[in-house]
Amino acid sequence: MEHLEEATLLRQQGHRLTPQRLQVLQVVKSNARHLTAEEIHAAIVPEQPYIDIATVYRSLQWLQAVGLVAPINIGDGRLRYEYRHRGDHHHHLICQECEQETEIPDDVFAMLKTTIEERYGFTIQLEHLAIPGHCAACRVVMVQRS
Amino acid sequence: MEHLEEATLLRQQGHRLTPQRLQVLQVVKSNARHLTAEEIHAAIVPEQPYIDIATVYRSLQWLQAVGLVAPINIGDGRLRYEYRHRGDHHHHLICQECEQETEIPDDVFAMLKTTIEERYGFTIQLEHLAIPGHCAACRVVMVQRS
DNA sequence: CTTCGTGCAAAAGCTTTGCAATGCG
DNA sequence: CGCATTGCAAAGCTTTTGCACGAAG
Repeated sequence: MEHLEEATLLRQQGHRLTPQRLQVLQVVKSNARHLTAEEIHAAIVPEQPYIDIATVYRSLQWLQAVGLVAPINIGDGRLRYEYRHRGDHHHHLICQECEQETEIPDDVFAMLKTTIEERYGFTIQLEHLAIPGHCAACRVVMVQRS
Repeated sequence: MEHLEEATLLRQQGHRLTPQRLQVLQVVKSNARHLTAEEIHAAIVPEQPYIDIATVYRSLQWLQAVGLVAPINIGDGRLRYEYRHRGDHHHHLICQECEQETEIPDDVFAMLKTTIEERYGFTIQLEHLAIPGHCAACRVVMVQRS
């Protein structure tokens, strides 16, 4: 088990650390892609063969509670999880062709927020947005196909 | 069973119409809120006590295939369905306090689309977006509470 | 009359929960 | 040593599927 930087802080805050929780955090944190609970479980099994998927789910809930991971829903029926840098709000462009995810900062939505605030008196609260579409590379491929 | 305007057209196109399918369409169409399959089923039972939830799901899939309804995912674990006016693309602001849904036209995102296209070479394909936040009325209540 | 849709029941997929045993602090 | 967390098994919830019957065109 690598020593994660947040370990000491969490322990100071009175949280109970277990190899399982640390391993889940480690996997979510070190993975570029957003993984499902099952994928996270699969990634841990080689190192900790007896870890149960239920423990992965419980660890993920705990990690959400302490603010270290956030769930994201790309609409395919299962939740995925991402590491949440300290208070960092960002969003993702998800290519429907190659599934690649591009991270975009929250301030891209500044103008949209203002517009909707003005026109509808509605305050947008974007925790995380997964925006579907097509990346440049796949668009080329699609044009060639047609 | 009321005669829905799309009935004749569908029949002309060779589709097989059943009371169940028409009833599902009718409920989705006449409801302002976006309903889950279970809610749709519950709404039909008084009129057709023997309709099964499986039939509701199958009818909804068929209605999606013929382009009359679209699923929307607000991330609470079950899908909701909305009536799709002819080729009409729109989105919703969903108040997290009172759950009220406000419809907004697609062109509110025109600027955002351009920005993301330019900055990331990514073409947004927004079928339907459910944007969380707080409506004006609930914001007042929230301020009063604090 | 043929084909497709329905009802019913069972299964599938993701996530949660109860409980006794284990291990963290 | 006490209590939270784990593993295991079972249940929950939404959605899907197999199959024989029944209805649509």
